[in-house]
Amino acid sequence: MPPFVKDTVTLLEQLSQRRPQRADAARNFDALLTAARAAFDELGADAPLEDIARRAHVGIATLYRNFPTREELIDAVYAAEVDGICAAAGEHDDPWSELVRWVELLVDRLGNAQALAPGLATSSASRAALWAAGAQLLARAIAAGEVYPKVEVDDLMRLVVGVVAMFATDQQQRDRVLGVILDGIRTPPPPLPK
Amino acid sequence: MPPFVKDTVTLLEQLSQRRPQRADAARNFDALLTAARAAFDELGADAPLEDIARRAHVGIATLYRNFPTREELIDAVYAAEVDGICAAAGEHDDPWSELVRWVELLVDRLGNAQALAPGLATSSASRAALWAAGAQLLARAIAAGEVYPKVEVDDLMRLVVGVVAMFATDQQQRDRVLGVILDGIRTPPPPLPK
DNA sequence: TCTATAATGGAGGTGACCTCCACTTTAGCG
DNA sequence: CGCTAAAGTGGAGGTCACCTCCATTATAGA
Repeated sequence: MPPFVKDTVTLLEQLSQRRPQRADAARNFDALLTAARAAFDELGADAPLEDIARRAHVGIATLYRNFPTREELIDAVYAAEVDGICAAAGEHDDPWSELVRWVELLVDRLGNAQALAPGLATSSASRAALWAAGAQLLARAIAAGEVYPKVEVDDLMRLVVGVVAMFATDQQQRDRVLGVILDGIRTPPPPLPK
Repeated sequence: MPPFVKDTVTLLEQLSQRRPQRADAARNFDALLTAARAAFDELGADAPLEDIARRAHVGIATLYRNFPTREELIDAVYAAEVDGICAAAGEHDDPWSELVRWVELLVDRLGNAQALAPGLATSSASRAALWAAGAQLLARAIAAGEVYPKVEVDDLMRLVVGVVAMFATDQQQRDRVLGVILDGIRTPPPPLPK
């Protein structure tokens, strides 16, 4: 592993640190994550926490002990997905098409993790990880002169996340709007030399 | 007044229809609107309704009788603002700069009516009025070849409203992002004839 | 097996939503 | 002016979600 990645700890690793030691507690921890994912899929990001505890056959206090805020629960549930998205921020193509490819992948994956999108507006572990991944790609695209330098990571990421949340229902519209945004950040091509 | 505007009833007019006849009831109606505006300014769009009723020295049932949903209350509170914004969708400049001017005005006004923005995502009277105003300007800009024809009113309006909601705090960032979007919908200029 | 300690769960306080209906106020008529 | 039908009122109380507290229970390790 190259040295510059040394300090990149995946969210999944962070999560396993928080998993309790004792056998019964660890079982509850896992049951909560499973139940939460089901509830989020079914009822969206604001599924009642007491409902989740009930599905996990666990008291509400146990849920709160493991995940003091709803935010943390959501981060935990989607840790694997987020790690996956971040890992997909590679450097294979040229900077512009790599950026486009990744943003499309991001939008697509977030489409399945609906419950994640709303929370990304505010700070969270998932947000930090995704922003960092986006930052790399954006920096390269800017360095290559493909994107206006005034565009900041936060601009792009919030726009993309906002689009997922706002245009969740109609995929065609979502892609059209995404096209508008990508078109908006891209510099015009240089005139051909005569 | 030109005939094609005949069926344009302002939101304010619609509201006055709903104002009760009896003197005491009319007073309560007004007090509720005043209290609601204050509460929205202070606490945002999800200010407790019971708080609003209390400020208006009115029972909670009276609030619900006049405004069965929070949505309707918000629409009522901001009816004048929305009418104003719609009326500003004129046709003075050339289509593109008129569109830009109006969108900027819209964003600016919505900035003051923070509580309005979130609700515009779902259907409401305000939404309908603003969308109609936007539709006119967008259609003209498309007809003039200044905007890609694939862009739909709903795309543009939701983006703009989304930006107001998502970038409420940092005005500089908000304007930057708005620039990206406007840049994204605009067609490239035709090459100069040699 | 025993015990120190980690973990549990659900009762109960808080605050918001909304409905229901016994009561109060008003408009307008004689 | 006084009366009354009809319009309007308010707040008690049911529902639901959030979150905390702590007496009780289960586990790990000696």
